[in-house]
Amino acid sequence: MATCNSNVMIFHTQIASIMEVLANAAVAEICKLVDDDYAVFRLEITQSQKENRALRRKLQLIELKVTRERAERTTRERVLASRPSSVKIPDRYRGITRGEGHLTEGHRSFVKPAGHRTWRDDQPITIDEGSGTSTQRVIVIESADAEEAGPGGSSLVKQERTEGEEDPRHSIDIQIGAVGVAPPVATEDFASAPHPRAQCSITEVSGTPNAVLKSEKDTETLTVTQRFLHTGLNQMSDPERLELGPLGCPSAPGSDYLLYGNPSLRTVHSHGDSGDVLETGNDSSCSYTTEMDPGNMPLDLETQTDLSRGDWNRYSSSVYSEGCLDKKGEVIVIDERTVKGEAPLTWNVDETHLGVGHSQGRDFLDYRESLETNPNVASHSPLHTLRDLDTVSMLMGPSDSQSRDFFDPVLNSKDQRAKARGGGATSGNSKEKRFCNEGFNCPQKVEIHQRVHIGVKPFSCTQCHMHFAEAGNLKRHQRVHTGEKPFSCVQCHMHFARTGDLKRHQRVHTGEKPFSCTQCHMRFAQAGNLKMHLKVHTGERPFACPHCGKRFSERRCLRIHQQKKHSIL
DNA sequence: CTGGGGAGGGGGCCC
DNA sequence: CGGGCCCCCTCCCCA
Repeated sequence: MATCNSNVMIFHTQIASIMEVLANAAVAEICKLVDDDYAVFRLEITQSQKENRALRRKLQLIELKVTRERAERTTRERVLASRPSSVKIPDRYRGITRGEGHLTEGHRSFVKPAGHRTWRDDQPITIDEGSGTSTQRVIVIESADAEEAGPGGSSLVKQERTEGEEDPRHSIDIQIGAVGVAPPVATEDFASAPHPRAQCSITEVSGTPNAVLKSEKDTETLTVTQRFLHTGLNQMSDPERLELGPLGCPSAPGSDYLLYGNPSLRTVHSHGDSGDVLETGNDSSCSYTTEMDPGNMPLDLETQTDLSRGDWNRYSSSVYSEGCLDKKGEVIVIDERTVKGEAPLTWNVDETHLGVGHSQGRDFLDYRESLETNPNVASHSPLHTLRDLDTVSMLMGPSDSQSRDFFDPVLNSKDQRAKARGGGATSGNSKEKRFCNEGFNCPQKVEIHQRVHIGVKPFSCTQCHMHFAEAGNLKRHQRVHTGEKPFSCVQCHMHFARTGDLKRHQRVHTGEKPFSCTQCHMRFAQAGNLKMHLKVHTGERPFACPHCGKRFSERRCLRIHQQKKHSIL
């Protein structure tokens, strides 16, 4: 018995020792794991701290830059204030009609202020020369910071000509940076006025052999451009510009489609020697490339000089704050562009600027109001964002497969698109996604989609003032004028211009009411009617009479009220 | 006169 | 490029 007990004791002792060993081993293992994880964690923390420091440094640099540029702008504004007003540059936002004056269809080019890094580089640009097509890739290699290049710094422009021989006049990177050299000017008055900033880098990227490049000081150019300034908007229309060149966009069928070219994207340059004239900008063959390019935006000398130094914020600020929007004539289009296009890009930062709805009229007012009150509206230009996000991507041409990677594949899903489109009333903020990450597997689609963001509407109705971003929409619209209603209801023989209208109409016969109110379970055949109905529950009366203050739930009620009570038509 | 539902017109946008 | 959906606007009608 005693022996048995001693054996049990020994056994227990051994078990205890084994347990202790195992426990120690486990502890050691745990400690090792903790140490490893801790090391990894420390490493990650260190990396994060490094990134934070780098970002902080960048932020400081940016702040310094902004402060300095603001001071410069203030100084320049003072100088300008003391100058005669005749230096205003009228040839902004100016388009030309092909074949008019010195302008021939072969003379198309693109001008980009050097030092401005928002050019969509390395994109094939097709120049329709009548006799053929010349496609080039333009790669602008610039320093990370334009200022580092110094006052004489320039961009390296690499051209890859795919057709034709190298023209010595191509690959020009004109520097008018020498002190004392007259700056590019657009008016004779200005030509005689020395400009403190003489640097102007113009890159001629046209493949047109006849295309030449010159500084903008040539008064002959001014004559031409001024003439076009007065030619009116309609002369911007040119069906042949519907040829979308490298994007493969076909020409719009028929002459009913007028390209509503954005004059703001067009500039006319003439060569001092040959008198040849460049037409820059909004050739639809390059719209993919240039429409988002602030460098292609109309510039006065001040802003152009600024832009050549990469000062896009100042440029945008000046554009939006100096009353350019309200100018008649050429600037009407800019209204369209800025109001419906670029400016709202900013609002994806602060969507509170936007109303719920996105009807055309309200958008116009909302955006315009914000434009007028927010001089820095374009400081969040998508180009900046793009550039800041991925400079390398910006250098990718549209035909480059890598350019597709520019769009975040993570967001390239139906869910994300649905999110971007929103639902119900919130989708009215569709302009929030102006800088979205829609995924496209075709540059052409990218180009078309970008019109959504930019607000470019190249397709103009010949019978009214309407402009459209897509040819199909124009075609659809033209049924308004033709009265064509090819879709008829078999039950009541009503006719409709669109299948969707017919489909919606047929709910009258089927009694289908897919839209139900969650408050009272009323059902509606149209979503809009449900939305209107919801105001009954919310008591929403957003429409107030400015004369008596009475509020209405619907605009139509307000309008009727004003007509009858205040005799306002 | 006003509120509210029904329904068509038409633009924006994406597939 | 057509189809389709979403959305807003507007008119009509009726209570």
